Amino acid sequence: MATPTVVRATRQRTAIAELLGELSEFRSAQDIHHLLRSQGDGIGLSTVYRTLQTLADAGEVDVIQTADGESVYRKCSDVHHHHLVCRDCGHTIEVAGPAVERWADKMADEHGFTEVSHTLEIFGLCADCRVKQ
Amino acid sequence: MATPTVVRATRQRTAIAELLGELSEFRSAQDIHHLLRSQGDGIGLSTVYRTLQTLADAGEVDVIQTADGESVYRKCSDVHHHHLVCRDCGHTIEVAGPAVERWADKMADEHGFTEVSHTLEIFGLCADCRVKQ
DNA sequence: GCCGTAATGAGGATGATTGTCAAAATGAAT
DNA sequence: ATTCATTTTGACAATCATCCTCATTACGGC
Ligand SMILES: [Zn+2]
Ligand SMILES: [Zn+2]
Ligand SMILES: [Zn+2]
Ligand SMILES: [Zn+2]
Repeated sequence: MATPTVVRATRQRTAIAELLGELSEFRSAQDIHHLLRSQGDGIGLSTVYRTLQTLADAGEVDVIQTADGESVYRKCSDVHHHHLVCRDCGHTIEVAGPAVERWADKMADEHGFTEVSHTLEIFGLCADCRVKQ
Repeated sequence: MATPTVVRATRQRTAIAELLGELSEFRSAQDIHHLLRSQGDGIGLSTVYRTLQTLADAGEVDVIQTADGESVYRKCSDVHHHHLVCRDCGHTIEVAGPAVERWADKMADEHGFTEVSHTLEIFGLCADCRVKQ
């Protein structure tokens, strides 16, 4: 269980990375597992969880939690940003606001907090989903 | 299973409400269950979950999710606000920023999103916990 | 006190996530 | 191409928070 000293490329990791590259919505580990299986890629659920976790730890993918506590993953841009997520279809738009970042840091600083991080997501109904009611 | 037409006061609900009134940190349902039991109040876990959920739905308590997806509850002030939470001890400070609210609404509006809500929490290490390392 | 209803709680079910570990795959060196 | 130390996989079991069931108990208006 010692930490591996080298990282290997595997068919499964490649498949997950490629799929994430094509998706624009946040998807759960189980979603990704199903998607890969349905397109013929044999892969185990454990592997999907493990790989997503590793990618998240490395900052390669973003993770947020849905209202019911499920973790969902997405390959995003590298710059710090937040998300505007459709509650219905999951359509996601990256948003950024320097003022918000400064405000969060200021609040933390004013109260003597250090090693600060923050979570900020905006949920709503996208224009398309609104039309479909 | 029909929705009750009246709401009744019970010993259990009172105990939960009182405990929440004394706490300043976010606590999980299980925490609250243990706390009540340890102070002699007999209460079932289901009841704690049910009551917290009801309080949350009614907007009487705030709910946020910890990094590992656990729901934690806190009796907060009535005005819209966010939280500065110590990752270590849970110490929580309410923070508010009109500019942030406006920014979130503007982002949503610009992209045609409606029925918008947002989550925003700041996590860090409070001054006390920093000293204790 | 009586009684229709609401609430409780012990115990079981659910479902996402994680752990286990033998078997398979990788890749660097022969 | 073959070897081989090491990493990775995946079927399956284990965890754990949370929800569900439903017989029993508690409320509160009369
Ligand atoms: Zn949508
Ligand atoms: Zn930010
Ligand atoms: Zn602290
Ligand atoms: Zn807000």
